[in-house]
Amino acid sequence: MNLTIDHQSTIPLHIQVENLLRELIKQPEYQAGKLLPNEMELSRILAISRTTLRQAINKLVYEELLVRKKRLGTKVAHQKMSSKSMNWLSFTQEMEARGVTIKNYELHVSWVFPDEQVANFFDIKPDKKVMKLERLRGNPQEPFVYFVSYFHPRIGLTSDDDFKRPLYEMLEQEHYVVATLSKEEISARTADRFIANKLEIEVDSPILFRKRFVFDQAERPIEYNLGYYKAESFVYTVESKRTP
Amino acid sequence: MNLTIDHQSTIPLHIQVENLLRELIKQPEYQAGKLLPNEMELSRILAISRTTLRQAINKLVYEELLVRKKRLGTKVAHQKMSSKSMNWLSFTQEMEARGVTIKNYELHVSWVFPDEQVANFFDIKPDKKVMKLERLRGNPQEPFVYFVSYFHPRIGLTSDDDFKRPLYEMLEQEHYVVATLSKEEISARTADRFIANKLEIEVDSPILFRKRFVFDQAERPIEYNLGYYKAESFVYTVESKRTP
DNA sequence: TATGTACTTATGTATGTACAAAAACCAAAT
DNA sequence: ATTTGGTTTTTGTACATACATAAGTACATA
Repeated sequence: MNLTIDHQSTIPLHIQVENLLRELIKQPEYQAGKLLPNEMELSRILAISRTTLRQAINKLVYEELLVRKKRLGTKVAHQKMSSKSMNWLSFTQEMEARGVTIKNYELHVSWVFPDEQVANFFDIKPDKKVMKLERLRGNPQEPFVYFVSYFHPRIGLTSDDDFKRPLYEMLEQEHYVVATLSKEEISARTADRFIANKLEIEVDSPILFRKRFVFDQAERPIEYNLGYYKAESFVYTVESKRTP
Repeated sequence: MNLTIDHQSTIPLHIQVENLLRELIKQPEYQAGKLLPNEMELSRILAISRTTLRQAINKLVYEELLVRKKRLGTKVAHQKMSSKSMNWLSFTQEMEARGVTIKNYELHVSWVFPDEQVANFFDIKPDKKVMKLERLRGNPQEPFVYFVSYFHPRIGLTSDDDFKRPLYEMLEQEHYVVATLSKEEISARTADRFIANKLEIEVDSPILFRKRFVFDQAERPIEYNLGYYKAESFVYTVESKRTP
């Protein structure tokens, strides 16, 4: 990997440094809470000022990719695969940002008659077909989540749509639908035969089950989503603040 | 409101400025995308350097409370979403609100040496004892959650404290500790013998496991909480909104 | 009227410098 | 053996300064 920086580039230095650090901490030697070189040395190595270096580091600290510790140094935060509730990045983008490459194991589109819950959520008659999207996704080693999504017919999705793109980006750009509100319910379950088979785990293994209801600006229903997460490999994180 | 800053205070200037800005943009005159005074002027008014002011502004920009615009200035972002996942009600109050009466099956206070994770979270040495609070709670028919909480020694909790009261209310009124920020991690697990016994379920039944980290206004650690929820009786809900 | 150009004003980028504070470390004193 | 206190290392805070860049504004010009 190239540990230098182009001072002539039009890209701001601190951005270059930020990207460099992002790459750096993806390397195997920095995975396990290892310390970065200290700021003085690192700024010397990169031939930039400590101030500029700190500007880049600060951003990654804010994203919780790095953790500072006085006298000790700055170390790589322990990375978990997690989903931040308020983060409106797509699943893939979210994971890539954390250094996890997402692989699609299966991707299947079909039109089905909605069951009672789905029909009820979309407020449509059960004889009106809806689009069903099934996706088995994970890291390059193994699948760790099985998604089932249903979309409201109003949106006008077709099989020609590119479901390999970030979903909400595609909806926004191709169908002018902006996902604005989501309600989620998270619970624990055991895997039935179908899910166990998909996720390559034993029947009755624990899974994290997430129902997600997505709405647009006008609070009209867009998506009804079920997610089955392999328990060991997934943690759902929530951050909340109280204002006095 | 007081628009000045205490240069003699031990609180870092940029934190003071940050807090001041947070207050400022809550005022009615700054609600509707109004512009802040420009950086030069604001730094002059507050008698701080522009660098320090920018340090504070940057943080709020990162939190999407402020938006910078070249040549225009920095304006208040359109109202932020609030993730109301943790209700900031106490568990009991929360449940009572849903019409469930809470029964305490067990309540046990002890002083223990923290394990590595707890010591690390509180940032204390592992030979400093912390208070451990174990609670088995549920509805009148059956227990459905087992909580283990550790509290930072700084708070000064004793066995004499009344743990039957709503916890955060007690902390606030008796120990002047205000829980302001919480980070939670939710995952699925199976019950080991200990937990299965407590929750009166089979070993290896699925449980919802929640780690909760609670901080005060200054983001100092207060409580390290583990919750083991009987799967059938608990669903975690999250609502989040995006603003365009 | 439309268009280009210089000016102005705000944020953006980058550096150098200085001292403070926390914590690990180590040695001396008890 | 344990406490105490100083030393060192690393991040934390703060300032002054300089120039770059984007985007309005105003004015001259075709």
